[in-house]
Amino acid sequence: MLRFFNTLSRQIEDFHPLEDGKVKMYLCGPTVWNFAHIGNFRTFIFGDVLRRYLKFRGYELTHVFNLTDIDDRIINEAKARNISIDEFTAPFITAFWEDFDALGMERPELAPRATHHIQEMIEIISKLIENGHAYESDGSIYYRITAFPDYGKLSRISFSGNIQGGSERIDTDKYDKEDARDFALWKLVGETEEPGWDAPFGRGRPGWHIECSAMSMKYLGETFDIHAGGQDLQFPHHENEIAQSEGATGKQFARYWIHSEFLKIDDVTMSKSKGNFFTFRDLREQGYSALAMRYLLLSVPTRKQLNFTFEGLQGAESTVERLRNFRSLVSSPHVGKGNADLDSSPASDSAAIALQKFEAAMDDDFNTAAALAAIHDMVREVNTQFASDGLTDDERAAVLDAISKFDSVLGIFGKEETGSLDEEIEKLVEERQEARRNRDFARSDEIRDLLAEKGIILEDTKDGVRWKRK
RNA sequence: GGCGGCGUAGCCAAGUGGUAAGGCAGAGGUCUGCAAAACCUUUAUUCAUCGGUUCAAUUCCGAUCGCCGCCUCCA
Repeated sequence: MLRFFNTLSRQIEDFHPLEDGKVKMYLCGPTVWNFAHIGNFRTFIFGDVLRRYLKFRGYELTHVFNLTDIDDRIINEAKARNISIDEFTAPFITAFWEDFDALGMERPELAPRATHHIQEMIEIISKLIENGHAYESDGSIYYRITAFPDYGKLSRISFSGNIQGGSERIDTDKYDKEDARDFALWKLVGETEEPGWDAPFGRGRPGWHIECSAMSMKYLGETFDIHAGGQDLQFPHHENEIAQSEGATGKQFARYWIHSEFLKIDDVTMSKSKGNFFTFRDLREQGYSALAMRYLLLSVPTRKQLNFTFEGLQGAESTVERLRNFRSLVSSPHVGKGNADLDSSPASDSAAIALQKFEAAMDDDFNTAAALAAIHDMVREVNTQFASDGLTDDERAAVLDAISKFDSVLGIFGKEETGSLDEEIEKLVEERQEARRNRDFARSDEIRDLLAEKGIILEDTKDGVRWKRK
């Protein structure tokens, strides 16, 4: 039984989708005003594992992942460069998907952009105006929080106390709102000002929160199963989504909410506003692999803060290498034949137990740390058996099958090494073997170094030479 | 000020009312021509501190200290 923490109830709940066997989920995506940093990717990689695990569990999935391609930062940056917002965001959108793919994330079923759904936003705002949940002031449209008594049910925010900091900001707002907490749905812009869209209530541009209400309900329906995102979006973004959506439809919006915790750098929160961030690109330039980043980001369950350090990333690199070595070892048919005479097949048992533990861990609020431990247990046990008895073909198949199941969810083993060496290299390997037979180790080591420069790592084993790509 | 989270070995980290998973790093060893890979042994009498409840607490309760976050654009 899949169970996980629902922010709405603050409890771990059994997961029952609205419709048997089908899950509809929404994950808040990036604002494409810059390169996404690894803190952003922590949430997105969790989202990726979430979708993959739901599929692993046999659910038919509709996963919507939006791109926010209009907001104040984007408008300001575009203005500063004197280009349109589309021109400004296009390269960041391209870069985002490059990073997304490079990090081994599966593309969601739908990845809508805010600017392509202005009409849907206008419709929701119109409904809210009609039913009294929104009002016009100075040409802009605001959400009327007093008309939605449930406001605050997600974030459990209380407005009774003195709101520090925020109160100043809200009170000095240049707009005239009925209540300091009310937020903009539609911001008035001038007749020729860009960006701007015509609406029954005047030319303007959407507020920050309305896009997610519009895109989620368009593709998933008024009520859907899971809404996920970074914990910083819990308030006000997600709270406002609920207010807008439920205010408009009168029905429950998302049923389960999942929030990913922040990533810290040396114990300080990583964020663009603090300037202490690394992008995926930064780290790759420093030679770290996408797999190691994935591993590192998955090594701490999503609801707990993760402290990023280079020591940790380096460790993840070693771990991922070990996993790859393991799969490559088990994949090599010519290495070790195992003992088919044994009554038991311990490697197959290890694989079966690991799968059980893996699933139990993932079912338990997506405990990726425990899931990884299950895999490591299997790796060690099978390696041990391999060193003593080798593996039978059945055992190899069982272990490879387990690996492929783990990896269909976690994506930390990377692509399988396929293909063969080209002839020239094959010859060198042969020549080196010959040299070794003649105990000409100088020549043998020379060839090994040469191949290493070409990215081919050789390992001598009892059963012959093995190679892998660096 | 209001609300929330965290504090487990050098580092990352799981976990439970019954006596500490896993990974990385380190040390020693096996194997090897040497490497590499892999394996074995080893590294927390102890889970921030102090009290309390209990036959028993790292796990529950309270207090203290420290760190982080939200309340304001941010995954």
